[in-house]
Amino acid sequence: MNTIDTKLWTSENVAADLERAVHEHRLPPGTKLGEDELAEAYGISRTIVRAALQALSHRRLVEHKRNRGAFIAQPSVREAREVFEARSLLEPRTARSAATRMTEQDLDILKQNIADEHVALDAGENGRALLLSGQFHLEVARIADQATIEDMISELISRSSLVIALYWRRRAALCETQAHHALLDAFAEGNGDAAEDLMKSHLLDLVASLDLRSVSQPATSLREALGR
Amino acid sequence: MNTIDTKLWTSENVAADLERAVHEHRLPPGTKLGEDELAEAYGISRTIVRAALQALSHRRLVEHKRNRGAFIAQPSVREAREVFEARSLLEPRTARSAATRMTEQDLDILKQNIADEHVALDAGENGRALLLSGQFHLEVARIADQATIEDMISELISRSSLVIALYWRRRAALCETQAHHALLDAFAEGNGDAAEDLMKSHLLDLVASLDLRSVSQPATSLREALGR
DNA sequence: TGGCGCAATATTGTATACAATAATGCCGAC
DNA sequence: GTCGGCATTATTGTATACAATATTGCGCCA
Repeated sequence: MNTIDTKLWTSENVAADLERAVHEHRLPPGTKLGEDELAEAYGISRTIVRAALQALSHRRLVEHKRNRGAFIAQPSVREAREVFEARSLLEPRTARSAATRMTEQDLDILKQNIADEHVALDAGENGRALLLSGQFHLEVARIADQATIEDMISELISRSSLVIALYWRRRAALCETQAHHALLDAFAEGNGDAAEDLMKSHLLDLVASLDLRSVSQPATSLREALGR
Repeated sequence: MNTIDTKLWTSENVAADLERAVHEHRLPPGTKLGEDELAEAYGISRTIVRAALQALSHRRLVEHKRNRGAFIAQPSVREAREVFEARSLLEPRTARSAATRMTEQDLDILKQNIADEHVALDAGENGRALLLSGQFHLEVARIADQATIEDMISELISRSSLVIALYWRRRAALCETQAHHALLDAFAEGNGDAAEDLMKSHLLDLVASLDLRSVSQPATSLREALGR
């Protein structure tokens, strides 16, 4: 962190900062999040750090191991499937709803998002591209104007970042913006049916681009890889 | 609490204990949850209490007001609708899935739940009946074997308890067990289509039994009822 | 008498001290 | 030389002390 930090680091800020780092794949799954280390980095006490870690733990981005500390979560293959199963229940219908509520301003935001993602991809900033890709989905949820569902999708998108970090199979890089562009067209037409279908397909494509053969577990570290 | 408490009150235990109290309508929306008060009641320090309150806050069962303390949440009419909208996206499909995975043992559990709810209703234990009713839905989610979705439904059920506490309109008491019984039949037949439809109708009935005319806000306490 | 402001009080927010636990390294015994 | 146990160290878990803030009550003044 900066030595001169004018920002006030509340637990929410710290949690958001860490979550962003997860989104951008700067904090890979399994990373140890030492309390003292973070406290010093942000210039706050462990109390705030612990609150932030608890918040992330509730969002399943962080796993707590008793007396061992907090770690960036490593979703299992099982959990990876579940996250996308949940998204497939929520997001298509949400996209349909968004299509009927879409304003010109909303469309501009989504267009800008896609453009930004293109720029990031061209610049090789994959982390940023991934963040923007998630933000597209989140923006759709926001437009649907269902805060409760939006919160759920928000958490699922974050967890998806971890899943992608663990199970993304190389190749097929820019299919993302294609799918988002198709969705944008449906939104522009106010075509709810199309938006729902496109979102459903998009999510299926995402899962298909993952390597979820349970053999190649992450097994980053240690004893639990051996089951003891 | 008991003066002699052999139980170890971790923050999770405390949170679960409070959540149960919310379910059973022993803690009505708006109730102030003083940290010192809870700490003394459970015989622990404020540290644990705060962790528990944070957990409940993340589940939207508790609202934190800066420098004012924690209160049992009072979902707005808007939020009430959103909660049931979310449930209607998740639970019908989950019920379908549960129908195809249902075992004899699962059926027994659900039967027992309905029976227990009947007993509670006959005994006039409305809080317990409500708790059991929620558990029925949660059990269905468990049977569907999608832990991620189950967690979401669990939170939504808890929040529904608050909604019911605030907006339940008297009359129509025991329609609950009827709907659950119909679902049970569908489960017994392994009829996913019927289960999905029944769950959808059941949730619509639940919303219909609420008084969600935005005028009659709860406005339990004070200044924010007047917007300042 | 009513309103304003200050002081007292209570409660939450934060930091820190201490306890408990697990990991690590050392040393001795076989 | 290797294994087992003990001591050391590091890290998290919990309690508590202190600071910050909001509320409440009192008293002064118009």
